[in-house]
Amino acid sequence: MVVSLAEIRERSGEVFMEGCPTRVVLDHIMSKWGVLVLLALTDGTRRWGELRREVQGVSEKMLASTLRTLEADGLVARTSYPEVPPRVEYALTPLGEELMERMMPLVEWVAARASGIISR
Amino acid sequence: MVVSLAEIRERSGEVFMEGCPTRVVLDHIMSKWGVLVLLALTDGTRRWGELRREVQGVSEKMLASTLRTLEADGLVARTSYPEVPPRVEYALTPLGEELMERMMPLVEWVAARASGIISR
DNA sequence: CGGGATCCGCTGAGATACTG
DNA sequence: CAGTATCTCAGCGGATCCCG
Repeated sequence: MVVSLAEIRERSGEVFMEGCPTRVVLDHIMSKWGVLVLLALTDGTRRWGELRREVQGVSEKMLASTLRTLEADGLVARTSYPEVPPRVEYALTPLGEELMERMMPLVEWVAARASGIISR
Repeated sequence: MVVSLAEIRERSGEVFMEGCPTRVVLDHIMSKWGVLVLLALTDGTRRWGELRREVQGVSEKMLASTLRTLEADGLVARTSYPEVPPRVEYALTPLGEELMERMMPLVEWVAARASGIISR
């Protein structure tokens, strides 16, 4: 099924209203660290420390708050194991995987074009 | 051509490095107002005042700076007509349209899921 | 009409230190 | 190891004034 940009846009027209729930979720997943964390998790389950290292430049505070937001949105699942030392694992939920299937082509395109865009 | 998530991710792996150009562009287009402005322009050319009204909640300052950034990135074209009163029009460049072809499915998916996600 | 320039208050990002 | 608490400061948003 082929859908024109105009058709798609019409269906998402509500995005332009203030307080629209779509804007809220959009702000979560399109946030600076949100994308990178989700991207890291597309590759599989990650521990806190792994994410901290893999997503270079993220502060502990932002990583914590990003993960909490994405978990509340039902996109990321948090599993903590009652061990010593403590171990906590993060993974995409099915919903999160659905999302990333749509986000990856975008990221891939940007990654391919970015150097050219920036160099001007 | 079908590409697995793992393959795509491998090609965009550099995103995780600090200072990666992809991160910069990503920050521009995934910014709160960046998405909404680009979204408004997918529907066609817009004048300043139209954007101001259509993208509810954006301040003049943020609209100006968002448009300037997107123009510098080569995603949005600005055309000013030497008339009285002045008229300025913004539109997507071919590059911008390529981008939006990848961004729309994502936005549409979020728009469809958002209410459910937020209500928890 | 379509902005640019400036000041200013406030939020939220980032670094650092500390804890279960 | 996996966070929380605290502090600081940059950046966003608002208001205002101005110009082409």
